[in-house]
Amino acid sequence: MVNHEVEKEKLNSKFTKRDFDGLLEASTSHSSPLAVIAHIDLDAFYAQCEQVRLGLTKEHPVVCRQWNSLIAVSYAARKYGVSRMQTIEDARKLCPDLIFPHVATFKKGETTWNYYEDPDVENHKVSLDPFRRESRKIFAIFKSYCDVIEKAGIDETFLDLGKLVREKAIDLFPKQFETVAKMNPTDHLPLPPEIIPSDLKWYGHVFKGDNETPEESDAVGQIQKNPYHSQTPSSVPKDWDDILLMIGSSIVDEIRRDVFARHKYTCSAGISRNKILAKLGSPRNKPNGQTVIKTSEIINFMSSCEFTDMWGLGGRFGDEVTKKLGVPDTGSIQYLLNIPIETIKRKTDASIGERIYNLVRGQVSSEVVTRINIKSMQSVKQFGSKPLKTLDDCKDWIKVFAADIAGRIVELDEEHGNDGVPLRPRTVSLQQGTHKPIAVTRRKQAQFLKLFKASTFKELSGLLIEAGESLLMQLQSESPTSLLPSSSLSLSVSQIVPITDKGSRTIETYFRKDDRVTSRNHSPIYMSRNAIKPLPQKINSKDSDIPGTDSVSSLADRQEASHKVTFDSPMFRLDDESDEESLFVSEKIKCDKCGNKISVDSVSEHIDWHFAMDLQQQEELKHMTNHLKAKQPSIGASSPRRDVVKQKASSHQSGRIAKKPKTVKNRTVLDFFQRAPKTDGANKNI
DNA sequence: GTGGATGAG
DNA sequence: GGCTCATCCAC
Repeated sequence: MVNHEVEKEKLNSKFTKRDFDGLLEASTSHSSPLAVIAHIDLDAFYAQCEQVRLGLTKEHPVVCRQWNSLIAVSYAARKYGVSRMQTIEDARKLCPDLIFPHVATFKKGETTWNYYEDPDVENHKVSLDPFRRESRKIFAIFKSYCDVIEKAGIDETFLDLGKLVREKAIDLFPKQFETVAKMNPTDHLPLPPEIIPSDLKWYGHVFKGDNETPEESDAVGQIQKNPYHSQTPSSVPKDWDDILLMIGSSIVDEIRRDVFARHKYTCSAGISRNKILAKLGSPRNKPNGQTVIKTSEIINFMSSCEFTDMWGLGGRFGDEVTKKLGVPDTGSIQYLLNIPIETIKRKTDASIGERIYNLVRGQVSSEVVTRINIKSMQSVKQFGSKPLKTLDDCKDWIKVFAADIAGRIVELDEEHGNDGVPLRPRTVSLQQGTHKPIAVTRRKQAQFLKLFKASTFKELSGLLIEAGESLLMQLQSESPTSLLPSSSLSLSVSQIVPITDKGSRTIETYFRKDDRVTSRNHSPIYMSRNAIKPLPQKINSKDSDIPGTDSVSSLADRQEASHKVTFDSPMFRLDDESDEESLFVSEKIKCDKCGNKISVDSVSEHIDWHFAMDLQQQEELKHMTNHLKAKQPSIGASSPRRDVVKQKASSHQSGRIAKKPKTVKNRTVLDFFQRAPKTDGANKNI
C-alpha cells in the first residue's frame, strides 16, 4: 500500500485536473497553483515616447523634460549618470549630447496641446495626452493576445495568461492531455515527459538565487545565446507549473517582440504565479528584459526583495508596519520570513499579521481584473510663484483644463470601441487654492448631466468650460474672502458612468415623457431639462455648439435661477436616494462676522472657516517659522477642531508612528490591509 | 458635497 | 523634488 502510494506520486504530477481546468476561467485562474500571471512595464515610458516620436533609437540619450526638471530618463541617458532628480543643466553636464525634448503643453487660453520648444511654466500646462495615446496603441497589442488584462498604470499591465498557456500546453503535449478530459477534478495529472519539445524553452531570465540564467534573447531580436537544452539542470522543468511558466515566458516574449516590431517600444516583464511576484519580477532585468520566478524559487526571490518594494508599502503604511515589527531597512523580507506568525499577529493584528505573513512569502493571489473603470479625471495647475490675479486668468486656464479633460473623455470612447458603452461623468468640480501663508482650498462640485449628450471634443470642452466658469463664479460668491490671487486651480469630473446606466436611462425616460420646458432655467451649471437627450448616434462635429461663451450671466441671475428651479420629478433622484434638490437650491444668509452671503448648508463650515482664519492670524502674529507652518495641515473650513480631536485620539494609540506629528492621518495599517487585494482560500497550497 | 491625506511615478 | 494624477476617507 505504502509502496503503491510512493509509486503513484512518482508517476503523477502534484497538480490535479481541477488545478489545470481552473485556468480556463478568469475568475478562478489566478488562484490556481498553476496560474501564470505577467506584469509588463514599458521602459522609462515617457522618455521612450519622446524617443519614438523623434525617430531616435534606444541608444540615444533621451530624457523627457518638464520645465527644468526631468520626469523620465531613458536607459541610454542613465548610463551617463543622469537621473530623474536632476535639473536639465546638471544632466547636460553629465551628458553633453543629451536630447531633452519638453513634454507637450497647452498654452494658456488654448484648447489644443502642442510641442513647444521651451514653454514657460507661467503660460503653459503640461499635457500627458501624447503619452496616453501611445499607451493605448501598446495596450491594444496586449489585448489582442490576452483578454484577461488589467491596466495598472499608463505604462504597466497585468495579464492572466492561464487560459492561453493551458491551450498551448494541450497543443504541445497531446499525449499527456489526451486522457485528461475523462479525469475527475481531484485526479492528478500525468507528469510532463522527460523530453520536451525542442522549441519550448525558457524565454528571458529565470530567477535562481543570486545567479539568474542569462538572457537568451531579447525582444528586439538579438542573438539567442542559451537554448533550453544547455541550461542548468535546475531550470529544467519538473512539473506542469514549470512547463506552464515556460509557455508563459514564450508568450510574453512574443508580445514584447510584437510591441517592438510595431511601435518600437521596449518593455520589461515579470512572469510568475501571482501579481505580487510578477510585479516584483518585472523590474529585475530592465530595460527590455523579462524575468520568470518559478514556484520553487518564490521564497528565494522574496528574500531578495525588500518589504517596502511591494505595492502600497512604499510609503507611510509600509513604514508603520516596519516600525511595529522592528524590520531592518535591508533584508527586511528575510527578517520577516523568520518571524513566527504568532509574533507578527501579536505585534500588529490578527488579520494584518496573517496577511503580512503570507505577503512576504509571495502568497497572495489576487485576480487580474479585466476592467476597472476610471472614477475621476482631473486637470490641475499649480501657480507657485505667480498666482492668478484675476478671474479672467482663471477662465483662461479653465479653457485649458476643459480641453484636457474633454480629450480624455473622447479617448475613453475610443478605447471602448464600437461595442463599448460610452462613459460620461455626472459631476464636475472646480478647486481653487490661495497662496501661502493663508493656504485654503475650496472646491465646488455640481451635477452636470449635459455631458451625457455630448460626444465630440468640441461639445465636451464647451460644456466643461461652461460648467467650470459657472463653478468659478459660485466659488467666488460663496467664499468669505477672495480666492485670488490663486495659487492653484483644477477642474475635475467624477462619477463616471456608462450612459446606458440607470441614471441616464431615467433621464431619457424623463425626456420622452416631459414636454414642458423651463424657459428661465438658463443657468449653465444647473440641469436644463430640455438639453438632456440620448447621445447622438452619429458623431458630427459640425453641429456642435459651444455654449458658455454667451452664458456668463451675472451671479445674481444665476442664483435667482437656482431658486426658481423646482424639481417635481422623481427623475432627478438618480440612482441613490440623495436629495438632489439641495444641489440646486440653497438659501442664503448673511454672516455677521464678514457680511458675506452664504448658503444655509454651509453655515457650520463657514463658522469653522472663520475659526481657522482667526487661528491663522494669531499664529502669524506669533511669527511662526515657515517650517512649522509647512507642517500644518492646510487650514480650510472645518479642519481645526477636527484636528484637535484627532490628535488627542491618536495620542492614545500606543506605538503609533507619525512622520508628521501635526498631520492627521486618516488611514491606518488596518484600513490598508482591509482594502488590500482580496485573497481567497484557494492559494493555501502555494 | 467638501476638504484633506496618501501613493505612484 | 515638484508636479501631475487618481483614490479614498472623515465629516
